[in-house]
Amino acid sequence: MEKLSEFKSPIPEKIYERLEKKIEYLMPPQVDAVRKGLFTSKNIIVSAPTASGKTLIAEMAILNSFLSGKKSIYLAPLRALISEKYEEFTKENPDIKAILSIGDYNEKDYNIEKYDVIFASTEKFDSIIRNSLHKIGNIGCIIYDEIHLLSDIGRGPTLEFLITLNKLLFPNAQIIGLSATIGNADELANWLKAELVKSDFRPVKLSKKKYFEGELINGNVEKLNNGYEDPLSNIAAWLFKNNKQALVFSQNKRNVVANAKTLSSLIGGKLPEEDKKKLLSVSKEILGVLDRPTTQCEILSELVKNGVAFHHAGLVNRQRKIIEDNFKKGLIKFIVATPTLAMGVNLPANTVIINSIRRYGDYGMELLPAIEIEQMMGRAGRPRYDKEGNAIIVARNEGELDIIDEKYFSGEVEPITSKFNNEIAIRKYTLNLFCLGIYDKEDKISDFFDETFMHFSDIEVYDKIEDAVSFLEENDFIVGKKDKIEVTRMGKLINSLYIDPLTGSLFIKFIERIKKKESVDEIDLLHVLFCSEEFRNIRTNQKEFQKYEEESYELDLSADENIVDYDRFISAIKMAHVMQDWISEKTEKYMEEEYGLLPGEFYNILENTKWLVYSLNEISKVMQLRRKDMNEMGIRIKNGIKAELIPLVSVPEIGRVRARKLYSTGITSLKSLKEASLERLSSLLGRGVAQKVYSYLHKNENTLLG
DNA sequence: TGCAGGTGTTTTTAGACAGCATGTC
DNA sequence: CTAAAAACACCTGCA
Repeated sequence: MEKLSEFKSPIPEKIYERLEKKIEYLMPPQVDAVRKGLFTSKNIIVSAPTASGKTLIAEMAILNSFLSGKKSIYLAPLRALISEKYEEFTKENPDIKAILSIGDYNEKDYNIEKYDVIFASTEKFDSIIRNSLHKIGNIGCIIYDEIHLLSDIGRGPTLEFLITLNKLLFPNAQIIGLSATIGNADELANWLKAELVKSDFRPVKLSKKKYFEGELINGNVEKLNNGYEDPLSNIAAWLFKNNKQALVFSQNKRNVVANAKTLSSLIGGKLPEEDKKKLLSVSKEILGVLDRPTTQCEILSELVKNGVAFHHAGLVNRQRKIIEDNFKKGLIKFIVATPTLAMGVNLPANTVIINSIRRYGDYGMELLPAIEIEQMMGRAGRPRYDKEGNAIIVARNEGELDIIDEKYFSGEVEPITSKFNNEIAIRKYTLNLFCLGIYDKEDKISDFFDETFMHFSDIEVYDKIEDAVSFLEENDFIVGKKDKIEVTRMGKLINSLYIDPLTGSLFIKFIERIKKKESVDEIDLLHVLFCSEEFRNIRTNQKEFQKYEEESYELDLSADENIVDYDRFISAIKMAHVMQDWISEKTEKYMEEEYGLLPGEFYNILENTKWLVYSLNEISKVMQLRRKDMNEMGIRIKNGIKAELIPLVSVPEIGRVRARKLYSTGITSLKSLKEASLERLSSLLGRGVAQKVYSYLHKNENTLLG
């Protein structure tokens, strides 16, 4: 740590004034970044642990670019993370105009050109470039937070594409890449012609321990004797006795819940009355998140009464937030989580327990990569509260003791590698490159790929580019005219919808087929959505698979079975039923019981479905097919309603529940809603909502009269 | 026959970004 | 190149 006042000269005065208000010292990575040219617009890659001050480096770069009259872009992989950074930034810099731009949320203002800083997800910014490149303006710096995600098999290529494209579009923009500790940060820095800031600095000391057969090993050995055979119980009892909170990482959702149950019965009876009382209201809050609580909601709310929670993707975001907040407040003592929490928002804890170093993968139970363990351990130690953080890794056998030392405690972390070398990514981005109009020939496209990290790592994909171009040509997304390639109207549409071109072709073939039919079956229409590449992760168990396989013989499905692989074709039938039930106004509780879909999982699927049904509809418009049921499907999915409620949900404040309530009392149309008295509406919807609805429906009248 | 308890076999397994245009319960 | 735990099905022994 070095005094901020030592840096009066490299830091521009106006920025110094801002910093002075909140900090006294600069942390080592920050010092290093400043010395290596943060303020002289040098590109910088920072490879350092969680909480080592990377965010401030980003902030300084943003301020610097702002002062020189240029815009900044902050990009990160998770919506929750981006919102967090956005809120932090706007709170501290209210005079700088910032906009949060992520998929499920958008400022009312679409004029991004008016803003100085854009906080966006990688995908959203990619989409902004596709749809409104002209609005972006003069960019001073681009920040890539969690840049090690380049190595992610699913989303890495998007990031890699975007970085490469940005280098081309904004050659003068300063690049700031913030990464977890990785093995080959120098390579990454070389690729981006950046200065490397490498550090293992942590603001709170971290003590790494192994646990095996009742012993806590960290150089010396400490016996834990709490009368529990099970490692987790033994450790947790010891922590609880010492009044410490912990984050527990387990290998899958089932174990996460089971472990939470164990811990809850362990400490439930020993909580102080005062805490119990407060926890009771937290528990109620959790139960109240959904209109009709599911079994999962009930279990979670029950456990929270005892100061324990589980945390995974099956939870609704609102519930996750409640848990995180109450852990920060100290009310919840233990959170048992899947890796969601390790990469997500900032939630430090005194102690982190890694209950298992294995997770199911392609080859059975695989050892977790060191980078993930590092991220989990990085959560240990709360700045300002703890003098030292504790990370405890549980070894299941003697062999694992050695693995922990060699793989996780040695300090060596895997290098990141490009995952761009796959046909889906290349197909998608080849089309995008043609759409951008920077390239109009096939061989030029490979010029672009020459600038990627993949090429930097000596991987060539000429064959795949060729395949992609022929695919795009065959499907009439592009046409070769004379010496150059042009994108068709359909090609442009597919690109701006942000869907895989293969999905585009699936949808086009579907529409061609149903054009010949009298009417479309609801299941048929929904089925094709789930056949798309975008639903890569849907799965059914064996029993279900058999059931839907049999059903498939009876259905007349229009999705092209040559494009979709068989497993997905069948699994998609299940999902079509899920969605059909949703638009028959079934509840989340029903989804959990009937299909084993947890609320969080269901909402993820729903979000995807909304996007794809919109896309299907847009494509059908271009193909001159307008069918009422197809048009209505979007509204029905968005709201989860039967067709009869469509008029009612067009009114603000009215969704599936209120619309159904109105409908069942005879208010079945906009006309009858308008005729209803304010008193009657109040008794159905409550005073506040009724007032809004009433004035919405009658405002035009008044203006006519007035 | 009914049932507890044991034994072998089968099944399952993390996460979460994107369109568009404004407000759910 | 590599798994583990729960759920389920079946079996046995006993009252």
